[in-house]
Amino acid sequence: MESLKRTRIVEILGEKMAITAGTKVNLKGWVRTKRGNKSVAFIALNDGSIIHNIQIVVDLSVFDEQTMKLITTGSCISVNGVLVESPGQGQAFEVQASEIEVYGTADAETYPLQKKGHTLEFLREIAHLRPRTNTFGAVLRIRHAMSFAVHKFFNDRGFYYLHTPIITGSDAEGAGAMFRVTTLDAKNPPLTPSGEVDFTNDFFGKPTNLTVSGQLEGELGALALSNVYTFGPTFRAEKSYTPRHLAEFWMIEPEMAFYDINDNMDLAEEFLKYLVNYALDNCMADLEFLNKMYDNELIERLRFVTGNAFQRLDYTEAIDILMASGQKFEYPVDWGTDLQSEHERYMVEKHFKKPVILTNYPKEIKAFYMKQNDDNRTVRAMDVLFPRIGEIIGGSQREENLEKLTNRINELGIPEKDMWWYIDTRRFGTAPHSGFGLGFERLILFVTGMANIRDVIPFPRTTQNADF
RNA sequence: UCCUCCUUAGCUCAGUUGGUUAGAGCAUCUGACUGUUAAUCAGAGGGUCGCUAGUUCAAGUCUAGCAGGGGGAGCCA
Repeated sequence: MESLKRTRIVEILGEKMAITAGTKVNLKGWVRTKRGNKSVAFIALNDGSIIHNIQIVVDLSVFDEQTMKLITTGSCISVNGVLVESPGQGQAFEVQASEIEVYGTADAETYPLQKKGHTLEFLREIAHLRPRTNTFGAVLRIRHAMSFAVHKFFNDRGFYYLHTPIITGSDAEGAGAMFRVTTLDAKNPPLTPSGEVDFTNDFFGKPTNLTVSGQLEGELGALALSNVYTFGPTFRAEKSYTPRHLAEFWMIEPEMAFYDINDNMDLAEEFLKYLVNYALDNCMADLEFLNKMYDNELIERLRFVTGNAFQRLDYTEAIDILMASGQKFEYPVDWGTDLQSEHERYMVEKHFKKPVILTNYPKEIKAFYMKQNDDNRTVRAMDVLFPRIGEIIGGSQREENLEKLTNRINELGIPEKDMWWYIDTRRFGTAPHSGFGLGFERLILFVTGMANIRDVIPFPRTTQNADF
């Protein structure tokens, strides 16, 4: 077979259309379908570079039957041929094959993917093959684009990417149940005289866990580099059975010195709009597919979010609106308790019909590090609530006052000795600062219109499921 | 952890008040067709009805338990 430099299908069918008709090309990819008759076969070939398949036209008088039999749905082939304008309907270009090499066959009896649609539930059972579907190709390309856009957004604004640890020795974040990290023998761990597990003999000499947040370390970075962000995996051992939770997920946490809560909200809103705009500008072919197949209002919703200001209001105002709404809620509305999902949904989807940023929550329902207001009962927290997915961002201005911070830590019974390094920042050159956390998969849910978070990460980790 | 729904062919589903040999579409295999677009047409093969126990003359269908999955709640991002 003649050796030619491989062309990716996106170079032919993408917006740039870098290759013109008449060019001899080599294409490599996976067969989606083959159809035809005795004299001609049509192969729909996809290489993952773009959602569209390219049509390979095979003149059967030139190719032997043996080779053609090997080319089935799921097989991998390399094709040399000439790019021509297609005489058929349905595609502008096609490739007239001159040589074909079969890299890998796919037994038609046992290959699980068909050209017909599958349920997302079935595809989760074959997560090793689902990237070969249109849906997961689209989701994974968008996921990549959003990941790149996160770094571009912060880099363009002078933020530094700070790598916070995955293994942590403090369990004071209070963000949820943690996964223990240990090298001790689970069947026969060393014990202290009182019968407890003796972690002094463990790898780190003390109990350690997978991180639930990089925020506390992010603050250390912000109080030196001014503006930093983390973007890494985080872990929650909570047994959550919902389409919005994973045990392992990716989180983006910017942390900014000299930002107050309003600067923080401005950044969060600008950030989300930037990401959605980036998808609209760079992923339209994939978005159109998802819009057509899963969510007819997807693109409209994305445009709406980028074109309208988020509604900002106090927790207390939200309570008033909910009380006056006349709506029947399963859970009563009551100042001092956290808003339930149904309350958040009402605010976002019914009352304001746009993204909402809620601020100044009661201090009892928020974390210890949030800046206390002068009213002595609320803190400068902010939650960004999105339609369909609820809380997409949670953040706050941080308490920079040493005395107020340590008082709160003691009130909540958090062991101060574990937090000495965090408290030290308030002792030495403290500064007003703020930050927030964006759940990356929740962003991808919103941008793709997918309904289940297990379908926007390649290999989801949930309770009782760590396959692949 | 709680509530609720689902589990029948490789996939997506039908299956009536419990009644004889469990069906369809797609996929697969065989054949037909000179340009197809989820190609079409003809034929064939393919089932421990999630598992276990029970009720009954008789269970895919009713009951209980278990397993797996979906949705909702809680926890949160």
